Amino acid sequence: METEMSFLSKSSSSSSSDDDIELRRGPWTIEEDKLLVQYITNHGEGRWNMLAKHAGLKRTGKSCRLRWLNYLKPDVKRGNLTPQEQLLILELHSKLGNRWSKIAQYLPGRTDNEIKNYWRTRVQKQARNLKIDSNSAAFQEMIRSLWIPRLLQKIQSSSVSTSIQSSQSSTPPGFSTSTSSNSSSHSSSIYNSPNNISECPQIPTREIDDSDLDSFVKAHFPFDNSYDMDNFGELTTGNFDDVMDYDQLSGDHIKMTGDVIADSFWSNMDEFFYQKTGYEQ
DNA sequence: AACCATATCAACCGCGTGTTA
DNA sequence: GTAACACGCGGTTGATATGGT
Repeated sequence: METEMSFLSKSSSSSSSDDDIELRRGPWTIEEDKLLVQYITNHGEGRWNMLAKHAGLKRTGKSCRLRWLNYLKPDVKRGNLTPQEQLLILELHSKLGNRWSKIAQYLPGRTDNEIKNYWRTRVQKQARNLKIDSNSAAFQEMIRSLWIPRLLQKIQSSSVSTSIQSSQSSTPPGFSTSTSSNSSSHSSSIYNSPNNISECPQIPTREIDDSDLDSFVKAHFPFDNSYDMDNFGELTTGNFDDVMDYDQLSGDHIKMTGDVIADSFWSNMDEFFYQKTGYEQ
């Protein structure tokens, strides 16, 4: 184990030159963040090794890139994943596997690192507890038949509870009871029978490509493109602990997801698993 | 209050691929 | 064609936070 935790030597042995500086590692300081943000604001991103040097940062280019992309970049969302986002991750992972950066493309503002962490800490944990391989068909089926309907229920109930009685107003696009087909009001949405597996959103199975995924996401998760993205950035700046939601019609910011929904979802999930499987968590 | 176990997530590492000279 | 460099991805690690005893 290295005694010097926060530095590493950049070049092996050659004596003092610009290239022979000690590079910092570990958590970033506020000063380093400022330097990086300032430099990128003025000069743009890319050429990370050079950028690191010119910005006066004793960091590798890789480290700078990671810090920027995962934390400092203005459009990075913070806070817990919303049920909608969780749902999308589950669906996309079932089709794409561990292609985190690919999955992240469909969750604007979320990073591959964050999604990967979510999967490992939340989803794989459940698989471990159930002693099921998280890549197994059984676990996939568990997700599809139990978790996804459960998430859909959460989404629905949260939209109901936050929309106040204004009929169709704040139900996120895609989760509404088809505003276009006016009066007939009733449930043309595939989300209205969350316990019916066959009505869960399904990505086309074999040999999917980008356009398949695009149309899937647009059809079933339009909030990502319009509902969420347009409003989320500003909502999350300043308060990293709360995830806000946004009522598109009223323009109200609704504090509703974040810890409350995430926590209750997972505790309900544990309870739910126990009921279904008898496994104690 | 102190200790231990577990969860979380930022950051690092190795490697494959793309680009440039 | 190829060597050197840059970039990006996925897996892993480790520091810190949180919860339980």
